[in-house]
This record gives sequence, C-alpha cells and structure tokens, in this order.
Amino acid sequence: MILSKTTEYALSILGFMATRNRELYPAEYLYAQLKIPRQYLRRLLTDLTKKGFIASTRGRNGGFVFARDLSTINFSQVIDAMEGPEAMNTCLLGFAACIADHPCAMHDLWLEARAKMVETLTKTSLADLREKYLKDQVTNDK
Amino acid sequence: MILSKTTEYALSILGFMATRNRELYPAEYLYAQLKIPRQYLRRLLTDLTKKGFIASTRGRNGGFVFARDLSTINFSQVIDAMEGPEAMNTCLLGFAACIADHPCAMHDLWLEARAKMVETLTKTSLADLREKYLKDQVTNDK
DNA sequence: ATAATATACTACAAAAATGTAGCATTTTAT
DNA sequence: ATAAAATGCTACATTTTTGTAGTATATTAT
Ligand code: SF4
Ligand code: SF4
Repeated sequence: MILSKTTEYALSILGFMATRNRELYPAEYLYAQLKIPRQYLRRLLTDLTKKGFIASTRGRNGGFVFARDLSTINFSQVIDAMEGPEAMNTCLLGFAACIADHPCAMHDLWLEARAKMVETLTKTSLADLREKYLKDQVTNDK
Repeated sequence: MILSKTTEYALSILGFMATRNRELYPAEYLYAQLKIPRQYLRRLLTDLTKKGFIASTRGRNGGFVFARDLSTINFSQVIDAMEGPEAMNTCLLGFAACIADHPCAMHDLWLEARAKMVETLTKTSLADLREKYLKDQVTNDK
C-alpha cells in the first residue's frame, strides 16, 4: 500500500503544479487536469495551504501559488505532513514492542531498505522534479 | 503507511509462530500472546489457512500448524497474499498514467528504492527469521 | 453418549477514509 | 453597486477497513 490515497493526491497536486509554468493554479483548473474528486481536491488544497506548501488568494483571479521555493519542498516533507511523521517509521510486523523484546531477523534489513526509500524521498525536491521534467520534454520534442 | 493493519497482523502471527517451538497453535493461545482482537484474529487465521501458509485441525486438540516449510515462506509472499500483488507496485504520485505520459524525476529513484525494499522482503524467509531469533536468544541468555 | 475444546461461517457494528453538497466569504471586473 | 469568480467552511454520505457476536460444525477425552 505504501501511501494513502490522500497522500498520493497531495503529491499529485504539488507534482503537477511544480512541472507547469503557470503562476496561479485555481482549483477548477487543477480539477480539470487531475480529476481528483472536486470537493476533496478543494479540501486538500486548503490543507496544503495551512501546512505552508502553497498559498491561496481568494476572490476573482484567485487561486493557489507555491508558498516557498520549489527547492525547499521534498517528497518526504509532504508525506510527513499528510500521514504524520511516524508513518514511515513503523515496525514491519506491527509490533508495538519487538517479539520478546529483541530485534527480529528482519529488523536491520528492514531498517536499511526503508531508510533508502526515505532517503530517496528526502533528497528529491520539487525543483528536481521540475528540472528533470523540463529536460525530458525538450528531448521528447526533438 | 506502507502496510495495512491486517497485513501487519498476518506477519505478526506468522512471525510469532515461526519463532516458537510449538507444533500446534490454537487461536486462543495466539490471542493471549499477540492481543490481536479475538474474532479478527480468528478470521485472519482462516484466511491464512485458505491461502496455504498454515493448516488447521478442528475439534479438541485442534489448532494451526505451518502448512509448508518455513524456508518456503517469505515476507513478500505474505504481503502479496494479503494486499494483492500490485500493492507494492504503484506510482508514487498516484497517477494512473504518468504526468504528460512520460516518467517524472522520481521514477528511477523511486523504482530503485522500492525494488530494494521488495528485494529485502523477498529474500527473507520465516526460516531466516527463526534462525536469527534463536541465535539472538542464546546470546541474550548468557 | 456426552461434555469439552477446537475451528468455520455468517451477519452485523463501529471506525476511519474517501467523497459530496451547499452555502458563506472574499475579491475584482464591469 | 453588482455580478462573476474564486477560496473557506461545515455537515453529511458513502465506502472501506477493522472489530464483534453468536451459531454451526468437528474432534476427542472421558
Ligand atoms: S526487530 Fe522486528 S519486530 Fe522489532 S521493530 Fe524491528 S521489524 Fe519489528
Ligand atoms: S514516472 Fe513519476 S508519475 Fe510516472 S509512474 Fe513513475 S513516479 Fe509515477
């Protein structure tokens, strides 16, 4: 499963916004592009605003903009904000305490594999995403 | 999130059984040890039986035993059986198709990180778990 | 035979996650 | 001023996941 649908949506929204050239992204525009259920999308946009990834302006000509530089937002931050910081930090076997209070055979391997995943998610920023995206686009256009 | 509670339970049950020296594990015994909600645990035991990991015998002196050798059961198999084979194989951003139909910056890194995790889960069998567990136990007892 | 101790099954209940509807508020073009 | 176009908010609906209760069935010790 890895991530909840809600978190995937959040990444989807930010990932999409990061790879376009608009300044402003109204909810309705994002809905047309992403097909995330309308009202749910709106709620998520407000969430992402409260969490400081994007900023909103109301009224006519309103919409959403990134609240900070793309290079300061990485995937791990978004996941942590959506799922809580401990989501990627749980025991594989679902034990509160380890079996008989000592690490099982999986522990080191599991920690290592998970750490690698978290590292990947941490070191990739939305700026990286955008850069790679634009580069590929040029290549594809040839 | 990574895994559903149900899958964690399943791993918990099998992991526990694999590291003890009993032949037979009645549901009530597992309940006493694992504290997974009673009826839910029973349902999961029946599921795991139907999925061929364990076998049941009914009636007095009944209970559950492993249906096959511990070395033939790995974590990935259990996860696949519980969550469906595609659970660990989804797009990070939750896109059905990639943004604008071409891989994003995350793709290669994400695939690699996830592959590492899946590899770890595949190469570790319940026999490995047991072996490591018993070895540690000796060490701890000194 | 009977009682005790198991699992199997079915139907329901509660909680959490996801999705929907509608109105309130803000801003700006006209 | 007013209408249009946008976000904010609240309450509810649906679906999925997790948990519960109770009964049926099987096996065995006595
Ligand atoms: S040692 Fe095993 S049981 Fe303990 S937290 Fe790590 S994976 Fe879970
Ligand atoms: S390339 Fe990016 S959007 Fe496409 S499947 Fe991979 S992670 Fe998802």
